[in-house]
Formats: sequence, structure tokens, C-alpha cells
Amino acid sequence: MTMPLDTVFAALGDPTRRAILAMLLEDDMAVTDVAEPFAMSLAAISKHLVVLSGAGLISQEKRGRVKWCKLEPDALREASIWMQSFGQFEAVNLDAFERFLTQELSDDPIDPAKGDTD
Amino acid sequence: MTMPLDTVFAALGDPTRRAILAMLLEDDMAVTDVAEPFAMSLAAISKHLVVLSGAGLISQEKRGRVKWCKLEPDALREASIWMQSFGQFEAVNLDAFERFLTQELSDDPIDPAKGDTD
DNA sequence: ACGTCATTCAACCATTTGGTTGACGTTTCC
DNA sequence: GGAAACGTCAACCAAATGGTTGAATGACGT
Repeated sequence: MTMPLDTVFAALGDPTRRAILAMLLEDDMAVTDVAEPFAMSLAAISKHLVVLSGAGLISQEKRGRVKWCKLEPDALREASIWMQSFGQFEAVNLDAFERFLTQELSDDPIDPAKGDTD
Repeated sequence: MTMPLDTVFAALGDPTRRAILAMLLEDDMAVTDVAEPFAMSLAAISKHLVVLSGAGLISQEKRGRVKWCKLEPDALREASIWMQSFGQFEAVNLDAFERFLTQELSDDPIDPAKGDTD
């Protein structure tokens, strides 16, 4: 049973696929145009697009003989949340620890203006 | 030339490795203890730890005969920034975060075949 | 010094991945 | 109708991945 996080992270692990996503950030593109800047065959790019599609990171709509590729940034949400949980955790801990130190080592009141700047 | 993003995302693409990271979120652990909940050999876990280490996601310090594994959440920063350029989901969805906590940090036995998150 | 615990190494295996090429089905245009 | 453009399919290949087992290394306890 393949989890969405597996496919999303695995898809992002390839530089070609990340580059494709970055291109699609600017505009929707046809498969041929996606392939154009890369030094590899159209078939290879087609496979990469299948992977991206399987991860939900892009959608593809065939109009006439052209298949348009559209970025689907929502697919990144779950993965982003997963990652931020780690940073969040650390930030909370560091923040709490720092407040603890401030309170322990001085009698100054806590300055709320210094929090949450990241 | 392998970019950090390649190794980080590739490392995160495996459910066993994500589960290991989640475990290390709670505390530093010895290799044997990391391996304990998984239904695979110690050598396999050792390899996963090499991958995580190569991506900078953990550090390992040998003390005596025990090698301690420590989470390095900063390694996620670059990847997180890359992802955030695709959307405005930096505001953490608290519901999803809570779901993450219950599932990723639960005390359930970990079986990668059944998925760890989601 | 010896046995044991903690971890890695080495060899091996099956599967997946990322690429190639050439043939193939569609759609468009003249 | 026929040629060209768009994209995928199928077969193939090399390399990487994720796992196994068994032997090897190194540190601990008695």
C-alpha cells in the first residue's frame, strides 16, 4: 500500500522532476515543451510526468493532440506539513527553553515582542 | 553532482526512514533501539541510518560500543523552503498537525508495509 | 581472557528506477 | 488522403534500492 507521502517525496527526489515542477510554476505546458530544455528523450520526460502525475503533483489534460500539464501545488501540502512538524517541534522547544533561561537567569519580564519572528 | 535536495527528498521517500525520524523526534536512540520496532534485520536499519545520515537528517555519535542517533531537523529547512515556493501552505494546518502527532508519534508497532503516516 | 552485546561489512538477491530506441495510435493541416 | 506533429508503448539496459544472511570488528562485563 503506497502512501501519498511516499510517492510525493520520491517524486521530489529527482532533479529533473523538480525542474519540471519549477517550470510549471510559471505556466501550464505541453509535454513537448516541457521536454524541450532537457538533454533526454521525450519518452523519458513522459515517464517523469507519469511519476509526477501519480504523486498528484501535476494533472494532465489532453486537448486536441496536445496534452497540457498543470501544476497541482496542493499535493505538496501534506508533505510540507509533515516536514514542518519537525521544525515546529524544535522551534517550540527552543522557544520554551529560551524563555525558561530568560526567567531563570534574570528577573526581567518576558518580552513577547521577541517571539515568532521566524 | 548530487544536490542536497536530492538526498533529502529521496531519504524521505521511504516510510521506514520517515518512521525512524519520527522516533528520533522524541529522543536520541541507539541503533539497536531504533531497529527494535521494525520487522526487518538490524543490518537493513543500519543501511537506512546511513541514508539518513548522508542526507544530513540525522547525526551519529559513537559512545562506547553504542552509536547514538540524533535528529538534525535543520536539514529539512532547505527542502521545506523549496516546497514553500509552490504555495502558501506555510501556515500549518493544525488539524493535520494533530493528526500527524497521533499517528506518527503513536506507540503502535511500526510496520512499514502498512504505512506509517497519512 | 572470554563470552556477549552493538554495529557494520560483504556477498548476494529481487525489484525499481531512469534512461535508450523504434514502432505505434491520434490529431491536425494541406 | 497523406504527411507531419504529439505523445505513449514496448522492449531492453545499467545502475540504484531495499532487503537477506553470515562473518567480522570493537567495546563491556565478569
